[in-house]
Amino acid sequence: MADAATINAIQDSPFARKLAAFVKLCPHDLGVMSDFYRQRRKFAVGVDMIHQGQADQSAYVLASGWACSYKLLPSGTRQIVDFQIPGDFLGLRSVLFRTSDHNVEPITPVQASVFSQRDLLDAFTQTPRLAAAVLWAASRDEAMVVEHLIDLGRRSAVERMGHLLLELGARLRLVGMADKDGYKCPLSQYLLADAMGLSAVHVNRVLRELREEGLVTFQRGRVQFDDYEALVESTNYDRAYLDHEGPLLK
Amino acid sequence: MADAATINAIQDSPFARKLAAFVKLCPHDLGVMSDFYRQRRKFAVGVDMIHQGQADQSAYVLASGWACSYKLLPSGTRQIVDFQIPGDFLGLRSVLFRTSDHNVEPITPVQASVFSQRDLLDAFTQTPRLAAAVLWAASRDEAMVVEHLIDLGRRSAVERMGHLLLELGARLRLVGMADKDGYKCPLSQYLLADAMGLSAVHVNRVLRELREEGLVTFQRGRVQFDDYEALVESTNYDRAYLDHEGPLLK
DNA sequence: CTCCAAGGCTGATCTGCGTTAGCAAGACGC
DNA sequence: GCGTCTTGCTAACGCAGATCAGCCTTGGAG
Repeated sequence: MADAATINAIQDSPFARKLAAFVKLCPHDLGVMSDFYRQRRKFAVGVDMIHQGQADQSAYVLASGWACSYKLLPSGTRQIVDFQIPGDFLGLRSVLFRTSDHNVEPITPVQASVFSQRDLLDAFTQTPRLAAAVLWAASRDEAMVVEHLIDLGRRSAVERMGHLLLELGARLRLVGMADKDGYKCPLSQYLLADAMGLSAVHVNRVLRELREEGLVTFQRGRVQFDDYEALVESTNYDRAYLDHEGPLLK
Repeated sequence: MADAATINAIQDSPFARKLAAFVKLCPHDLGVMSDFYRQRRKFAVGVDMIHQGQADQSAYVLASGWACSYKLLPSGTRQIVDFQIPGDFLGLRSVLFRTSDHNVEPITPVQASVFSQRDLLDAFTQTPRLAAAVLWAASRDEAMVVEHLIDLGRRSAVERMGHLLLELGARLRLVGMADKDGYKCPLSQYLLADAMGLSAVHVNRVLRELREEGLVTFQRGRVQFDDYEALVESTNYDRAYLDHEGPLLK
């Protein structure tokens, strides 16, 4: 079990901040969580942390930096499933299956804590509250994937783009990396294209359109909401699924 | 706890068959599962079982019939996220959040067993093996959603269609409702369109194309694989993510 | 200070799929 | 036995977004 100073440090971490938005965490829970902070590793940009089709992969909690999970297609193109920011799990699904079904790649230099299937199940038996929190986090991830699926299936390029930028804003705010005005964002137009199922060329046109309409400006690594309400309006953004008010389990 | 006859009946149910493909279930596990078979309800075609945006929804295990989960968009169109067949969960995510983020609608007359958040967490404390099985089932569902997302983002209409028909085949086989040749399928071309992010007109064109190339025939409520291998080949179907060989936990 | 690779940006042309419109064939109520 | 609803099917036309091709800016390496 960890000492008081460690517990304080953990409490301020993106991971704990995120889980605390769902389940109120007591010192005991935080102590168990400290195990998830032991083995920290660094990863360089563009070198896969998790490989599609390989067995016995580890999972991680992202401590700093951005990453993305994606699948490669035989045609050589790829589809980015989701972006990960500090506090997010990487490859949670790949520890449950024999082999991972996707890749994870750092977008910026990344620091992450490793954990195994064992660690996870041990933690669950020690504190069911933490189990609930993790299950909730996994469900939130799935809800985001579903929303992303709706984007690709039924929304126009402009709606998709607005949606992605708004969603990232909401997620970053939860871990203290954004305010209502905007946030720093290391995503290139190529990455955006692979995430939205568009070509990079079209991403560029869509960003210009959003800028010229005075809704958002994404330039020089920063997303700036010029008219937040109008953006929410014109992209039909449903704020309900991420903007939850206070923890469910007190 | 249930008697021997009940346990036998449960063992043959689609739900138990599916979970057994992942975790070997002992009589004790099956006994705990019997709670999930108590309150069985019937639902008529087209009447929502779970409503988007409503709080305190129940979840279900589908006992017989087909259903689909979907989201409605302001424009009036909808996107089907996934189809559900016997043995599948309905609305598992909606019991974890305050409000459901999607709808579930029966496609055929449906029988399903209700359970609450309580029931689920109680079962978990009684048998961790069952918890592992449920977590796996949820992860498999998420893996299917991810695969579906790839379809919409980066695959052509023909590939998507082939993919969907193959995936449904693999899932139905697991619960004994299909063989290698094909299966009965109650989906209309409108439902297929809403699932694949296409128009019904284009679904028709794609089905014709697949038929004329001698790959699959979908007519009069039956999917018939005319050349399974060629279909797998030409749609780049990755069979790894569903065709698992034997339980992981013995 | 120069070179060069990455990323941003734009115009011209092509195409897969949507949209609209309509016919035909069961299935069902009355 | 007659309308009406649903589902399957087809053709003509239009558009969102892909593809191709190329130029401009930036920033880091040497």
